[in-house]
Amino acid sequence: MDKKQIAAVLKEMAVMMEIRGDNPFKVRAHQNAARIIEGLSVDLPALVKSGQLLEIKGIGKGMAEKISALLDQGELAEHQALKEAIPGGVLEMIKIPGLGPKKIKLLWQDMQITSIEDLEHACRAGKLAQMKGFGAKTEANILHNLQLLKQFRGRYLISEALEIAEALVQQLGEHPRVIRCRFAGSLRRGMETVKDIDLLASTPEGDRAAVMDYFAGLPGAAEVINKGEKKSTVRFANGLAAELRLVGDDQFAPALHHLTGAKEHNVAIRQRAIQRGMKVSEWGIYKGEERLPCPDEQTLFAHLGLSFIPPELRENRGQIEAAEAGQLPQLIELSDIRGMIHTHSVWSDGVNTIREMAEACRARGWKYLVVSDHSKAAAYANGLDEQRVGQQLEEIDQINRELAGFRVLKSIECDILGDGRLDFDDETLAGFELVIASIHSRFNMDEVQATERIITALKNPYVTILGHPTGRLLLSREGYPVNHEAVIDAAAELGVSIEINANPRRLDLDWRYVKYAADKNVAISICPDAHRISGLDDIRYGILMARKGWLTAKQVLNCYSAEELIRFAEKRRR
DNA sequence: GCCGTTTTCGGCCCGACTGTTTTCAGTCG
Repeated sequence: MDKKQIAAVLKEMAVMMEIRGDNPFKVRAHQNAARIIEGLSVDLPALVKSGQLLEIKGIGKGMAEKISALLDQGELAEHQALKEAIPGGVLEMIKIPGLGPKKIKLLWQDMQITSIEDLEHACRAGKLAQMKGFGAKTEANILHNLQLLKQFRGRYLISEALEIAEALVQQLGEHPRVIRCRFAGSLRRGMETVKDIDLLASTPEGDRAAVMDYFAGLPGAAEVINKGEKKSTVRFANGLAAELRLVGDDQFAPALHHLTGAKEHNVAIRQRAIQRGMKVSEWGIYKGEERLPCPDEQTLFAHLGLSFIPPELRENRGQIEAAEAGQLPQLIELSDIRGMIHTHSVWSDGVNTIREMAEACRARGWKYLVVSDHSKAAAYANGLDEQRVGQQLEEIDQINRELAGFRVLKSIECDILGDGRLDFDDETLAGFELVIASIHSRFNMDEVQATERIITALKNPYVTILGHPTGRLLLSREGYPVNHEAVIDAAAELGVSIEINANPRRLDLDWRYVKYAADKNVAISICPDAHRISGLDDIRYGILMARKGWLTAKQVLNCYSAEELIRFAEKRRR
């Protein structure tokens, strides 16, 4: 097992122990160990071999033994025993907001509810409301969240899908009979969640069967859903399905364009072709009977009098008109990014030290790191009070004296309190070079209240960036309702930046509002919200959302130097 | 289950909210 898998087992054990009613501190020890293992920047087998695992704070003798067993044998007797004791459906209920381990235990042991389906039936029959500790409102709330869960079922985060899709493209590309291979569909357009993976490969006609056999037999393919000569679908262990289509190499580009969509984009492209006496389909582009050469997508667009439209823009948002006028933006790329904003460290709920995070940034070619740990109201996340802030700022000064050619900037992710005030007074805020203001509590406001709360916070001149504007968690939690236009208009007027939180579970600001914000001259910050070194690489998902929002590097705050960033923050404070 | 020690046992993060209660348990971040 690798680090990720071991961490997943430990997390699952923690949930199962909670449901069973074990010592909550034992539960937390497992959660902590999972976080530590996940965040390790060194090789785990080497650590175990040298006995250094025990030197890590939070890993004791018992945990080290469990980790070794998982590493060597890939399983753990205690984990198996827990799995036998608790039905899978019971475990799944933890995903429903409002249902925690205690209530789940009651449902399971007093009502014999062992699946999501059982639970829905019981809710509809009004049986939950009659139970001790439950009531009509709880029942309605569970039913509502069940509907959301069902709606999300069968959808996957872009990060989950990309990881699999990229591996598949590489493996298929290694097959000697595959000429070209790409993934297409909503994944290629950079949608924040996807239903499945669409793969396209070109092969000589006689070699299709061999390639399909290879595809169906790839490691990780848990189930072959269907298998034909031109099209096969395979399901992976996490439930995600990948469909592979095979075409001749001369059809690769039109097929790639067709499969990338979106539907509205394809309709508009076909209409445009017809207006020009041509015909576009997944098989090619034709003028009358003549099949026009189309070696790549660039050529396809050129035949239609258009410049290349990047996949992320192929929705239904004016991209064709812009391409015709030669006014498509030069979209931001990862290489435009100069520094990381919004990161956490061991000072609050992060896994790595400031120095480790800084060195990881430097190794990735970035020039600065903005450390923004939680403020004191976020007690659950070990938020900093004024005294610890002072100590942290001293540590940053020390690191800055030692790191050549790199800069750590002083920041805080300051909680926006219920009434829109900030968690620190102005004097404390003035000690930071920039301030990110975010909501982490009281999510149940209505739209008017929540919007007012945010705008009140933005009026504080020390606020540089608004963090995750809706607090949504993709596929699990709706954010608090926000009047996006009103918040963006206020940010524009006040000179506050809005973040695109690049954590693949958030991707908040939603890309659908990014263009509106940029058009109002709101500077956008693309922020990994990294709680560990590996979280820094989430920046790529933020870049995808920025591209979907038509952003250029000039519109993104962390494409500027540290000095320019500080100047941006200072402008408001004067 | 981990940690630290006045060292083998006691403490471990906490404030707010919700819905259920009639003083509090469960959940969340």
